[in-house]
Amino acid sequence: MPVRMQDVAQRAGVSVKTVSNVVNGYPHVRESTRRRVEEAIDELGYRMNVSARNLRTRRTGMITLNVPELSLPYFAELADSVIRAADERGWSVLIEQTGAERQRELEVLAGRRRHRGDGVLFSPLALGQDDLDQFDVDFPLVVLGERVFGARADHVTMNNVEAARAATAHLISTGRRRIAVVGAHAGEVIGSAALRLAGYERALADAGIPFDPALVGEAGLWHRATGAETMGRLLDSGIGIDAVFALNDAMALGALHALHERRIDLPGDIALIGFDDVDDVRYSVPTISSVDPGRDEIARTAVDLLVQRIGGTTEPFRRVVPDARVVGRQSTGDVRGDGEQVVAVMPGRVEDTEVSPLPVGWPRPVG
Amino acid sequence: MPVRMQDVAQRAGVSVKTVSNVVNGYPHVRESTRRRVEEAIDELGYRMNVSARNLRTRRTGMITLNVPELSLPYFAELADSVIRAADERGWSVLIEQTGAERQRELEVLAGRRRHRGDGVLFSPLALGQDDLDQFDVDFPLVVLGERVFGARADHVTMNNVEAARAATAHLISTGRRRIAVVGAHAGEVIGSAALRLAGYERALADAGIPFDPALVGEAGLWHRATGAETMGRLLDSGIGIDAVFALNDAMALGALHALHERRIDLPGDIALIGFDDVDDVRYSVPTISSVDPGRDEIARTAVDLLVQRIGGTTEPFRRVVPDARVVGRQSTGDVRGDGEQVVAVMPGRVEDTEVSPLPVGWPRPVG
DNA sequence: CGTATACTCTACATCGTTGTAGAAGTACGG
DNA sequence: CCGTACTTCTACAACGATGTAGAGTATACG
Repeated sequence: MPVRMQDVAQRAGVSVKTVSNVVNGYPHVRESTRRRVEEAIDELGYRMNVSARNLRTRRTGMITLNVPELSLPYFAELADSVIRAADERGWSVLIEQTGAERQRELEVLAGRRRHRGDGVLFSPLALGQDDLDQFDVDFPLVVLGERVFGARADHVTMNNVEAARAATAHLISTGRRRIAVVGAHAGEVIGSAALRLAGYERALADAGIPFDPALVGEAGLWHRATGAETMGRLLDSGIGIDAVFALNDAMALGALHALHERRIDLPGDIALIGFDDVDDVRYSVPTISSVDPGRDEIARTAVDLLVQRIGGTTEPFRRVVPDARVVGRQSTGDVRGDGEQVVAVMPGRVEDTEVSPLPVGWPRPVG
Repeated sequence: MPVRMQDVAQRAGVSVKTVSNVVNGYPHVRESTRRRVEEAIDELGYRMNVSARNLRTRRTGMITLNVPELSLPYFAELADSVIRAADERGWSVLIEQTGAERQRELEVLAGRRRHRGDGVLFSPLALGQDDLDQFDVDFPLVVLGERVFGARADHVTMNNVEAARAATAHLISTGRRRIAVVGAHAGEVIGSAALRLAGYERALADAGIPFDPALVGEAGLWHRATGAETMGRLLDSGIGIDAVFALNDAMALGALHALHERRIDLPGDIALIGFDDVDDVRYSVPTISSVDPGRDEIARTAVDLLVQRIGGTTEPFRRVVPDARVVGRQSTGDVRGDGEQVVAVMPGRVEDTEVSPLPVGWPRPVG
């Protein structure tokens, strides 16, 4: 027996619509009327039935964020930023985890996974460029990350190649020549692993250092555990290494662990840099240099783009790359104490993509 | 121009309700009819309007999780577990961050913060026992943590006192006598800080070690940064310390950082144990012993309780405490390599609380 | 073969809000 | 004092699904 607007209206001696107007802040309501309605609301303890409003307005005020898992610090921090950005704009965030499983990620796009909400922020990890067609969906969608390019959707991504190049260049600038990579994905053409590896190779080329495949360590999932394993394998293989570029921070933390196990001194014997600039790397021992891809800006931009798209904008799809920074810390030397120092900045950019923004009958509620 | 059940019904030559029946898996539908309806659904690309269903059924299939912030590893992992548990049971999770701000936490209970969804999982951090009355809400609520006891709601908490006692006892068992605490909250009577400190004191008493207030370090927010600061203060104060009990893992990681800065050997000079058993402590250098409070079980239990309450159960409110474990790692010695070892188990329990479960007119949709 | 029982499906009201159209009241300029 | 424009409010019809009640068939059973 919930209290309805009807009940409030009766009590206040006005029509239902007037109650609605008061609740929604419609300006043309006499002050005395407004007060009477508000009193009735308080007296009855009325609260809006959101489902009814959602039905009527065809809007839910919610967006869905699909990430692999919140246990990965990068995605936890991303989710934090997204929720903040959404909250500031009056939106709520529903979070679903795909576990980086291909099947679940496909379901996100097929609309099979129940996604309530007016739009979807999607950070795929299992899908790839071959699945491009699947991204042609009939609900507002913003894609995050670098698994797929050219989708008919807004896309917020990182400056991977340039940032990886700058990170590698930073290692080279400290005199390193034998730079191992932790986290490569064999055969990948796009995707974070491939792009960051490409940046690495470019930096080597810039410096005239030959590329040695033996220095490239594979790691499937980018977790702390795989980082530790991969680092261990590289070290135990006996090749000479004087620096490590871990393709994300989780693996950098794992790599650090493996290095420490073998009593290798950082940054004396081996320098280390990661990617993502998660909070952890500021408190590890030693602190780890990393690439700050502009997480807050990624979140804000993604939410803005999605909200605009939900609003029915007809602008062409955008690809947005926030500014990125290489942050030097103890693991690459030259920084006193807990300090950190921005050693490079890669400016971001915004591009319109060529695909037409408006498939037939679009946008429509996600349902 | 969205596709409605009406359109599907027309195409399939059946009534709207039959389409509804097919969609909802109602068993008494002729196979041929079902097929026709499904074909019509595919042909028209029909997707259910969730808002309409929600209105009619007075259920949204969503629960709201209110946590301080996902950037804190414990809450990120908790959210991960909650989403998993909810997903297995067919529920979606809306996440809101309170930032541990009192005002926002009060809004959660006042229903002012728009909480869509059928019920609320709430992990307060700013509210305390004085706010008990606020927890008497008219929507399904499950409280997490130890800020408030005795609320008219189901409550899932940790075995704080016993677990802290066991953690401290573990340090004592390795021969430590001067055990510092990182993260106390002066004047707090309940709350994680007070309870864990009580467990610490009890363990000292058990071993006949006098309690020395100088060993107790305050820290407001339980972040890595505050852990590092507090540890630093304790060390710089010059009092003798041979072990540290950090009241959560984030502070343990910060403390580790401070210890390393001062070139103090773990566990040689000082042993360290944390609380929460987040993933990080398995990859820090050295790995950190911790208390595993049973996060997955907390999440599963909380979701189960909430779903039951949403279902309108009239059972008395429950207080549930999952099993907890003390996990020994390198930071307290005696563990080879990356290994870990359960050194104590505190059995959980389930209690009915005395408060009556059914305020007038309850439960009702959150609205 | 008649009646009871199950199966399959339909018609209609209903969930609680907001958009639309327009009625009544008020203010103001000419 | 009237016409015009604004303000304030109301009545009613949606939004798109599901619950209820019951109508027709098919099947089972004595």
